[in-house]
Amino acid sequence: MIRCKKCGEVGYIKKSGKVRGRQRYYCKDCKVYFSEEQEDKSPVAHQHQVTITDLARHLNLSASTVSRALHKHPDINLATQKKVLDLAARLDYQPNMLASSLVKSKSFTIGIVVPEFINSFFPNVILGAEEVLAKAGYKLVICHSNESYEREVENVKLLLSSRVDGFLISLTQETKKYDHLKAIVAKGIPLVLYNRICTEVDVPKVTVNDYEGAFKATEHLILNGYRKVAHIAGPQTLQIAQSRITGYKDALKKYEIPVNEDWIRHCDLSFEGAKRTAAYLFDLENSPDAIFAMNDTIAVEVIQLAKMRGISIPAQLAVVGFSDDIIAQFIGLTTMAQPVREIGKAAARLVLQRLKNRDVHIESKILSTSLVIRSSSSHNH
Amino acid sequence: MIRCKKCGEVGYIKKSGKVRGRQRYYCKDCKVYFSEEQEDKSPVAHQHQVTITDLARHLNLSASTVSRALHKHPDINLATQKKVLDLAARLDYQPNMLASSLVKSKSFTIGIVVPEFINSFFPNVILGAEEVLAKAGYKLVICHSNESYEREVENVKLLLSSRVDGFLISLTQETKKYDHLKAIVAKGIPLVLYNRICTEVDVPKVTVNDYEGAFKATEHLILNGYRKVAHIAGPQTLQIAQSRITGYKDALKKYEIPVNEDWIRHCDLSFEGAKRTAAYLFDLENSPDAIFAMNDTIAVEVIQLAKMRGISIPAQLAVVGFSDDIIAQFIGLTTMAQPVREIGKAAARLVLQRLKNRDVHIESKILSTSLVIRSSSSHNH
DNA sequence: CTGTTAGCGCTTTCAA
DNA sequence: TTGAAAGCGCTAACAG
Repeated sequence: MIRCKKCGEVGYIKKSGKVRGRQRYYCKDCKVYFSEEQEDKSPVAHQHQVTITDLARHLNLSASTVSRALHKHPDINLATQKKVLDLAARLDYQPNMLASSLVKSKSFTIGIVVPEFINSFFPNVILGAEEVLAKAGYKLVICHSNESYEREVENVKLLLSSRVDGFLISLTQETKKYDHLKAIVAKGIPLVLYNRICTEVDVPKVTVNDYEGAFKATEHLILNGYRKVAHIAGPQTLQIAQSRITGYKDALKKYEIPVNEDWIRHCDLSFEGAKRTAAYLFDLENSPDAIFAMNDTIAVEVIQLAKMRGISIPAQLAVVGFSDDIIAQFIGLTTMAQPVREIGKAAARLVLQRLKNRDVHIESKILSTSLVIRSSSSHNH
Repeated sequence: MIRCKKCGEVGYIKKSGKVRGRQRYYCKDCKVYFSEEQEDKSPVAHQHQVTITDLARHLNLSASTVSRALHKHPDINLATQKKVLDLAARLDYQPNMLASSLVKSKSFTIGIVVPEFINSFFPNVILGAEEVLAKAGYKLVICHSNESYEREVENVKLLLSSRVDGFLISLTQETKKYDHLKAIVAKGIPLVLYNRICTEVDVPKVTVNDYEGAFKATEHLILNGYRKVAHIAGPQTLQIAQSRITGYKDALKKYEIPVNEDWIRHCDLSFEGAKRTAAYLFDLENSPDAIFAMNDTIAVEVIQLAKMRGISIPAQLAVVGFSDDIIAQFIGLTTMAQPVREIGKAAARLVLQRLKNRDVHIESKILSTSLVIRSSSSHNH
């Protein structure tokens, strides 16, 4: 015999009152539904996690009051607030973000898409972004596309479904279509591209000065006496690969060294691709005496292969990479360092700005690089 | 003059009918609320993302029918289904996971906590876990604690709030209290510990055979003629550090080499810590001729410092690491390889199992290691 | 086969 | 200072 909490009347069983298998009762007088569980006041979270209504029931308060207490709303009796907070702590109440995000249409979550996890680059970008976002009360949801266009699109869909408040994206080497990005923009959700950007969508971007970096890296080799400088470039789809090629070419031009197209090799960002490309250059009749590689992973593979073939570095071959990955210092690789963590921070700051003010145009950010000289290109190191 | 969609009666303005600032109207006859927007049938997503009710309105269907169509429920007219699917595609409808997870009390999300991102270890664990989870229709939410106990606790709270269906956790080197883990278990949420585990909570665990790995690594050094084998251990809090110490000691005992406690140095998992500890061992009056390091990062630092000091490897000093991090092959580091990706996969499989059947006891998984011999410990490599 | 209804857990007016 | 009511977007039981 279940009785109404309010008036004590015996509950009326409504046929349509069954919800999710559980019979609920209805009070004709109070016009309110209630269930058996409502009688149970033992403060033990059982199957489901503790909810705001559980707290309310135990304290004979309304859900709204509990909500206000939890948020330390000014219009609340401090004694009530304390009661609620104490019980919440005792029962290890964790607010249901799904529910609150749903009503507020805001998840306080930013989605980041990274194309790979092999180098230390993206983990560090994540670290930087997280630092800035956490301070602003945002969480970061990490997705990685594994260099696959399809997965990138899936990731975007997933994050869209999770109703993230903003996007931080670095494209895969395969990405040639940008409809998924345009869809984000069309929905009015802040998007920032970083590192692997594209020009097809008009959003704020974070990059380093790739052109200048490549220029200086190449120049460094030339100034160290190397004249036959080759370049292992990244996939043609990548904007940054293009910029670095131009930087490389312009450096050669500055010193009036003719560009040998045979010495510019595109290569995907896998270990095997790098090894293959290095082998190609080594096997050339007229082989280069220096290689500027698109990134450190490739540069390291070059050095590995050179060692295996007994080519001495830097005497017979100089190598320069790009990024200053952790591995570079162990190998003694000269490289163009990027402020990796700063890239993440800058990207995070830009989405945050966008989130604050959706209308104002936001400038892209170009960070600068700096050459770190090590033994792979210089006898003095 | 707003009219009821159903009966055409003029809408009745109820004072309490204002929701979120927007005036809604009420039809006394049909007992239904409606708002001005309901008149607007232009199929253009504006501020908010397209919802199931948007689709329903445009097609003059009910939300449930649309829901059924989207899920390809069998009880649906195929023509209707097609209409819905087409419109959904046209408007780039993305289901609101917040809402569906809320009603289903299930998010199809697993939370993973990693302590660091410096080595390639955790990224690879993530890759493995994701692979298995994706196949089962689950997403992975990545959190990292940055080796901070506080952040670990925060991460758990966050994931709890996000209502993840399960947890994959690897502890920080600081973690000595386990209440946050016990809370997860108390709530009945599946939890699997991996790599950095603890014995204080009774949940399935995924590890490698650390004892045996350490034993064999040490044995390898002994068999190669090194008698003064030191060990740089991890933080004392870590279970795996303890197991590896025991393995190391037992190997020495097997060959009747006395254990020199001065040669067992604990060290935190930072670059600086590693360097300091290496320096300590080198500076010892009676310094070791071989070092078995807790992980590859430490081993690499040892080699770096040895090179700087002109100590030749492996002639004067042999080094063995643990993990077979990417860096090991570049440096030529002998190391005890762990099936890293497999650890992630195994952990994922265990949560999934737990999710399927909450009551059955699930066995922990111990994967095996294998020695990869390179030049840091052997002249033939 | 489709619509109605109730509710997931939370926030937010408005009324008391 | 508190409570009642409505609704965020979606699903599911039930009725037609």
